[in-house]
Amino acid sequence: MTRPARRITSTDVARAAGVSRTTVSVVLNDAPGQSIPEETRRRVMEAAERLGYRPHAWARALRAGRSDVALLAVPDLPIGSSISRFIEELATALAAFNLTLVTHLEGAHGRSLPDVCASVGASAVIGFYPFDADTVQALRRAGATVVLPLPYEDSSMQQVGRMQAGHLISRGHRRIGYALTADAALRPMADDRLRGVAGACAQAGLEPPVALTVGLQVPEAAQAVRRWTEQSVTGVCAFNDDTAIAVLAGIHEQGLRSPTDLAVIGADDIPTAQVAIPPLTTVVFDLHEIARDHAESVVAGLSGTQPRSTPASFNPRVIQRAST
Amino acid sequence: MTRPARRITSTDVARAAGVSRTTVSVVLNDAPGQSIPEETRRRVMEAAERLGYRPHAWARALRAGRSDVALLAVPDLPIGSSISRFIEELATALAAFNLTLVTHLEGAHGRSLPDVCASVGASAVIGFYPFDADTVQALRRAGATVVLPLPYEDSSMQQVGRMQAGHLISRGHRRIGYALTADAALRPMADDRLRGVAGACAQAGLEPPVALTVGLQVPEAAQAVRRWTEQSVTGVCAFNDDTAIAVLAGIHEQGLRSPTDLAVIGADDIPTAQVAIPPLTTVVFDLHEIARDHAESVVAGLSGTQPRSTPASFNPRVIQRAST
DNA sequence: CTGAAAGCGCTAACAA
DNA sequence: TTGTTAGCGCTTTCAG
Repeated sequence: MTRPARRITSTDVARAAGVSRTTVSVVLNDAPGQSIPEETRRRVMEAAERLGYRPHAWARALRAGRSDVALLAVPDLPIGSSISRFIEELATALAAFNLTLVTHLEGAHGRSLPDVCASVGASAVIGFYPFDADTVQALRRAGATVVLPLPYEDSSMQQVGRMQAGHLISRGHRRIGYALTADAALRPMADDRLRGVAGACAQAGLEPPVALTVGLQVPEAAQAVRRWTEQSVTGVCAFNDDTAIAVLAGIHEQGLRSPTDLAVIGADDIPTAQVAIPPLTTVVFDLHEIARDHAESVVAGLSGTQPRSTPASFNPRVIQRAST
Repeated sequence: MTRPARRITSTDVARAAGVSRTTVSVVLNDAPGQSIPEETRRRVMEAAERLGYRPHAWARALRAGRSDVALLAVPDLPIGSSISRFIEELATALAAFNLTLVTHLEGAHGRSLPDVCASVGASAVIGFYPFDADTVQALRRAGATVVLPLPYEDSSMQQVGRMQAGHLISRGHRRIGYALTADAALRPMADDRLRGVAGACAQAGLEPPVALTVGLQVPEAAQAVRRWTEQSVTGVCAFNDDTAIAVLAGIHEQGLRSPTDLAVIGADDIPTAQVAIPPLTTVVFDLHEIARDHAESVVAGLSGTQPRSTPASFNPRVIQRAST
């Protein structure tokens, strides 16, 4: 298990190829302006290949002053499939620039973000929420040259809410409800989405949405449903699909039906949304573009270039199913 | 944005405290056997604190020959809340040993695991599935001294299946169905759980479970339900809660009821399980203990000690709700 | 009790 | 065209 297996260093390759370490370095890094005879080059490549040589990341980073590691700080909230897809997209986009993405789950008891940043020697740190000034400073001290909060909490989230409300309104609903999550960690995002809903209502000349908190418990959801129907709400925007599914359960519990008695629209399109009873209408958005956009910002930041300010096309849209 | 902000090195601290780099190192690392006068010690600490000094991880690792980074390779499967909770537990457990956990999502287009391992200079690599020999070798070459697949696919997973089947059998079901996931990435785990179910059936003298693949689509689930009822199956164990909820949808679609016509038991207790229609009986297990156990194996591996072979108490149990 | 020096593996100047 | 040297920041002998 613990076979030490001495690392293969550039010295080994040099010896095997009968050249100096420098030459190895030059060949393997394709150093510009250097002309190495094809024969030598081939010998070096072959030796490196045969020995399974890998440049030692720490040494390289130490020398270069920066690493190719980017760190994504994921908050301690339920990671939906949309987030994991986003991470993958981001990793792919960064890989195209020779950057390696690793993620850190920010838990209450784990290591602090700056610690992790220092440990892996990340050059860039990407977060889902704005970092406070102290954290930013700590991250810089820990070696990060780029600190980039995803603008996840701003208008993009509001757009989701606007889209949900717009959908209900376009289907004739005139009194809108909003189902807030009971999860405190998600609350800021929920508030943001709610603002979007409120905006759309105002714009359509409707009264503000009736916002209620809905936990993931049937009785609680049922009570919310009762209150909505009492106030003649006919359509509910839920913070996310989890909450939406709870609302559907509440409707069922009350012996009512969706969408006849109360229409429901969720957000995120989690896998079980399509097998909810009834299948859940929901809002999705493209993480692909936004990921690529952030990768570019990171690269721009690292190379000192100004990031181009073209905003990513977020492209939120409604997936129509039976619940509305 | 890109303020270079020269790093604070131990030289800076030494100068500020009026001592040598060695002394700084000795003080900050609590080097054993060295006795530093309290006064000097205090001066060093104070200077380090004031300057916000952080030892440079790369240099330290380069010198020491190993880093404090552990890398968790998460397969490209939907990260459910149970997995993310597990990651958090593992990170916490490792942090107790001064190890830093970061995770890498293995995507098709991203960087290869050995690449990531090399980039972050991980000393330990933990995976959800057994690595093939080539990968293991590549990881060793990349600097990992410990390569530890989580025994996630072995008996623990089978236990989950056994538990599910046991629950149904104890409630009088004599013909058991199994709902396999349609997600290829999850299939090995599903097969393992199925083996557990089959074992329990055999032990009870029942026929083998009727295994069908159930995707997250209502018509597909409905068809599976039809086939089960045709074969007089009365209780179904689902690979996980997502699949179980699809089965519930299929039952509903057929105009049947759970548990009267067909009982369903899931696994993992995802948030929406309790608001499924009807609320879903499911099997949960403690990730806490298993995470701690793995952290210990990693530490043991790194320090050359033999890992103690006490198996983690996995503690799977049934959460009884309305669907069985 | 403290400091000087060596060296981890790498690469960028500079010399040959 | 290739090799020699220096140094990134750290820790760890070994002298003083």
